[in-house]
Amino acid sequence: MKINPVRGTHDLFGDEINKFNKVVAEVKNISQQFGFNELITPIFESSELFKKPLGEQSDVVLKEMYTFNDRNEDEITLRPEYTTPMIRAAISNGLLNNLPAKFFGTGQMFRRERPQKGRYRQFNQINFENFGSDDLFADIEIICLANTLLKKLIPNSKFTLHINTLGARENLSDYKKILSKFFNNNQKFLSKDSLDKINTNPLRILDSKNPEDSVLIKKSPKLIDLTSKTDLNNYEEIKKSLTGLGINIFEDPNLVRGLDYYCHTVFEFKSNELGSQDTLIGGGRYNGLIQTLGGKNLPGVGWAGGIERIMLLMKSIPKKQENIHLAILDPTFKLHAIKIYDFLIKNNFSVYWNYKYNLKKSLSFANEKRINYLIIVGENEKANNNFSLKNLSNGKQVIVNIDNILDYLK
RNA sequence: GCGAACGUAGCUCAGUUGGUUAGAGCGCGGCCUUGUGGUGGCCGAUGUCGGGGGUUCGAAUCCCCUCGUUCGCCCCA
Repeated sequence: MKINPVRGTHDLFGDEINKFNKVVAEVKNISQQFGFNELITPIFESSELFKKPLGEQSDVVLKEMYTFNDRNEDEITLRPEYTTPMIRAAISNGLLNNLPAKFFGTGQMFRRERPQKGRYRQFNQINFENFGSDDLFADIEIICLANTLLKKLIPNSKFTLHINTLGARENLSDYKKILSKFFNNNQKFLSKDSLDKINTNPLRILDSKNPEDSVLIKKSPKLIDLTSKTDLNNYEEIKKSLTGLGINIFEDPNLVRGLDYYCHTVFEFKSNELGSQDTLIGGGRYNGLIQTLGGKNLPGVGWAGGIERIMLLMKSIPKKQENIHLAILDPTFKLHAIKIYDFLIKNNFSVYWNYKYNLKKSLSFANEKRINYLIIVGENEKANNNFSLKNLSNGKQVIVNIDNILDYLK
């Protein structure tokens, strides 16, 4: 019986796990620098946590969630995103009393989509969320954090910050109505896919890649005309600050996000080295969401990053090698060998033996793995209660014992 | 969910218009060499040709179904 991994899921090992661990380590580093605290939430939640905030008509809710009934008929969903669970956890545990409340987390998300490069059914996200502040500094800070992280992890890749403002939540709902009306009056100029979105999610027509739609999109009412002067000034200030930080920005008035809760600043870090799934990090402001989930009326801003997508752009990371290799020449010398093995481990060296009683093989092995030292345990060594230590880079060999071996190892 | 390409050894891939026992390189194991190095030489094992069904005297090769991967759409991280 051979059982394969479920479609869209992967096992992590070798170079991939090294990359994965590096991402997580760097995330923890940077979170410390920017003053964010770790918050880990369960893999599954009540389905209702996701349905309304993400949008009843969004694709994620409509066809991508892994939802099932528990034995007592509670409806459970494997989390498809991390922002709403984090808010839920912050509310559940009274973490919103000291503001701003800055949290981050990494973990698996689940969406039932067609797998593709950079798109998997179980995938890992990094999330940074800042609850409770309307200050533009929060927007700038969290985008700067994202940029810093990407620069650290993929210094040789080019990525661009796409940015837009959706304006205040009230303007946005007005704008959706105006857009629906406009598209309804011009149905014959729209592609089939876009027609389906007129009433459910007209914003998404704006970022359609279909050339059929491009003429009409150009003529469509502009969100910017509904946005207040204050909001536009704020947006300008954010862009100016980011440019001042040396971040490459691309202003994209058609950038909208797929989840319903966004307003004001929205952004995506994109790479052109990834193909179709090219967004490394996406996020924005979500004023009103915390209240929707039963908390106080607090603003918030945050982003999510795809760990697998970042890993696709990372160079391979060499495994840290053991620095000492054993060569045990006969099974009867094992008891003698284990003494030095144990001693070296206790002194923080890493020691390896490949279970082969053959000096030549041990040398070849150590060479191939670029191990610095070889300890030979043979008949003479056992008889005299010592060991032969060979420095593989210069070929010099000395007789040592447990009392003085540390003098010869650097 | 839609469209297309692909799937042969642990890895990268050959495999002619269907024809005996399915190949190469790398890697792996053994020996040359029973206590000293990266080479070198000789031998060896690789396998449900993704899976199932069909056509045929005969299928890795043709047809159908299915699973998976990749690319595009869609969606998004």
